Amino acid sequence: MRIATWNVNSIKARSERLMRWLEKYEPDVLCLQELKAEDAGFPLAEVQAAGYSAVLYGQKTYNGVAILSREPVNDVQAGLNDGVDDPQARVLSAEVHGLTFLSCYVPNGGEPSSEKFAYKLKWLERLLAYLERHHGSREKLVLCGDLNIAPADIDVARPDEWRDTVLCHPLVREAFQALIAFGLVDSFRALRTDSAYSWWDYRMLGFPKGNGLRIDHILVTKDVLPRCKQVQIDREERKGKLPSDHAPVFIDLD
DNA sequence: ATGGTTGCTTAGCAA
Repeated sequence: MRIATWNVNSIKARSERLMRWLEKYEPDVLCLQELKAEDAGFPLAEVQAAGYSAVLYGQKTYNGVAILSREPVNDVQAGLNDGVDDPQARVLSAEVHGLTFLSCYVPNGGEPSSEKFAYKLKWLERLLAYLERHHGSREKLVLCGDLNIAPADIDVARPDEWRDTVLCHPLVREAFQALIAFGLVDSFRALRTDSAYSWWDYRMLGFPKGNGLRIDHILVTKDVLPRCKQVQIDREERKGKLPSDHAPVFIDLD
């Protein structure tokens, strides 16, 4: 069973690449982030023609997440549902194959001194509270997405350049460790000791210069980890004409 | 410190 996550940075701009990627990698479940479109703008017919069902939590211009699956999904839940008045479409949950999948787009955070950074930290606290409420068993959970956190310096090609920015800030790394302490495992780091990156800034030509960070993750509960046979980041997808600034990450489960 | 690039929306913001 192949599970993937990909921040497409606009589903409309990336639909052709999405269809090619589905055909080539044949994931069973694919979590998408940054659709930047309402549900009506999602290429649902094409995705269905390729053999996938899709559940959507879209938003105009910003954010927006989805879960694509070869099998129909159950128990769909959009948002954190914690009573906070938050219009940003950043998390979607669905059950399939006995596992719950979360597609998460964690706030970027802007600058560490900004309101956006405060929102990022609060959002991560709310995510943790959501996990406690809905997944207290700490089982059968696969949390996918653009978490906008590089967990450690090994996940950053040029750590000195990114030190204390919102992707590497000690407070967001602490929040990442709180997810680990909850009972989630970073599948990439559990299976690999090397550095590989999932995002390169369009600005400053981050990709050609190799200035990458690993900020897209597939976190699994401990019961799922033994089934995990490999973790890959499809760096090739970042190449060529008009790529997303993020590469897809995927795991293969027995 | 600054600049550089995309995408959405239409000059400015977000990443």
